[in-house]
Amino acid sequence: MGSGTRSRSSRRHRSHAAAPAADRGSDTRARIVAAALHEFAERGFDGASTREISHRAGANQGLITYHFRSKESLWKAAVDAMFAELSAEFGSLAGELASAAPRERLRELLVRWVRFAARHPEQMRLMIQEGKTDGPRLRWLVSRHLKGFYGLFEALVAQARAADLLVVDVPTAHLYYILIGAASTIFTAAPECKRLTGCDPSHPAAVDAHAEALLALVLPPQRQRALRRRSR
Amino acid sequence: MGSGTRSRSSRRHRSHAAAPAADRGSDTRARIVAAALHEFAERGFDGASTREISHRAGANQGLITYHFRSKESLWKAAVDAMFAELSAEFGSLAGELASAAPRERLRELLVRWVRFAARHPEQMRLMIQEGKTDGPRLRWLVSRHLKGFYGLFEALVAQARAADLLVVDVPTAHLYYILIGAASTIFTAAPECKRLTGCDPSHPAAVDAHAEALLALVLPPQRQRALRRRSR
DNA sequence: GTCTATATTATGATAGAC
DNA sequence: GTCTATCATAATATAGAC
Repeated sequence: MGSGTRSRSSRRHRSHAAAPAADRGSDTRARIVAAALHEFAERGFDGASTREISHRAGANQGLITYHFRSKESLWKAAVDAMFAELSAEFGSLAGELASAAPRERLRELLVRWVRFAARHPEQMRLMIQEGKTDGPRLRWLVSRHLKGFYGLFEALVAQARAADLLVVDVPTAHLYYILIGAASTIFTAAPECKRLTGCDPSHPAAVDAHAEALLALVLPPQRQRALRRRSR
Repeated sequence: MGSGTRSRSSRRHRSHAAAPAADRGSDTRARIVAAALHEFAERGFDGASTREISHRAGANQGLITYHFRSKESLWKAAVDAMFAELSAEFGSLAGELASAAPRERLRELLVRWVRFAARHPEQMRLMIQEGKTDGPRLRWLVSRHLKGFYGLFEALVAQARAADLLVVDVPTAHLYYILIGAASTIFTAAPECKRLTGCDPSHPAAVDAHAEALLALVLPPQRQRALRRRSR
């Protein structure tokens, strides 16, 4: 999918092997990236301020210009880090589920996707944030990360269709946004959900309930597949 | 649901009956509100600037302080206007669909909801934007508008459940965010969708396709309802 | 109601000491 | 690598002329 986080030339003067407390620099850098991801996700690119990001990271504001040249570079580093997390989670999954039956594989994949959205609400927040407005950032995001991700989804859908697991005649693009939206909106809008319904989506029981609900809607009960198909 | 747009004491000195070109003021005001809604939706509260809003409205920046005291008041006026549009669309619908059968009513409601989301992507954009972060704006939004809206949804779900139209055991809150997300994410992220999949969600054919897709997932085919139920 | 200043603060980015 | 200034600009909000 994407690639690691490499928005700097990286690997500068590494002189003394096994320094006292490792390199503090890359740690600070990582904290800034993490803070940036959350800020950009919550407030959007324009709304987020580098000052707030540095405060949130417990770092000095000057460091943000040292590690990244500009606000935009920091944003790119944050997005790269985000997709690194994503592929760390799902990259290995393909192998793990290779032996499972198509239906169980799809089921497991959906459950894991819901759990990931619950654990990383900021990721879908940032995605929605940038998907709203066309511009250079969106172009970068799509060509660098999303195209590949969507390609994986397409392959998965083809597989599921071959196994007759999905309702037919739903174009892939629509299915993509239906699933993305259905799976993650409750976590994206978690504070609203809590205030509005009293349900805290970050609670483990709620996460499982959401996964179950999604499965009930998207995967028809196993025994009725044949029936369903015949009666068309 | 909500109430009109009344963030000012309103109705000041209306002296001359049928003025030359009606009152230009309230027209400017409305244009500012509309521009604000779009800007807040796309960039978030912090990201949106009153300058850009006034430019977008073709109005002077000073007028924004004249008609609304502050950025926050403008935001509230924009949200009020948004819910006014929403209830103008769905307020009358309850009456129109009173005679229809429960299943057709639910179907029609979902289709209309998708069409509305397609026509007003900015509304769900703003909603998601504010639902991400807890704070005074979210509190205001929930208590003034969302509580009532969610109450209507709860009543609708109760109706649908009574008519055995929904998959059981899906808690209302989860169903709410699944439907909201599934129906509107493709329109919220329309620019992304277009770049990523080539499909333009604002195209009428795509809107109908999306509605169909959602219905296929959420409303099981009519003939199988009894079967579905019996085999549990 | 509309407009042109302008006061004041917050922002992204830079320079340079340590 | 980290920090403290500081600059230039963009932001919200105000004052007052028309």
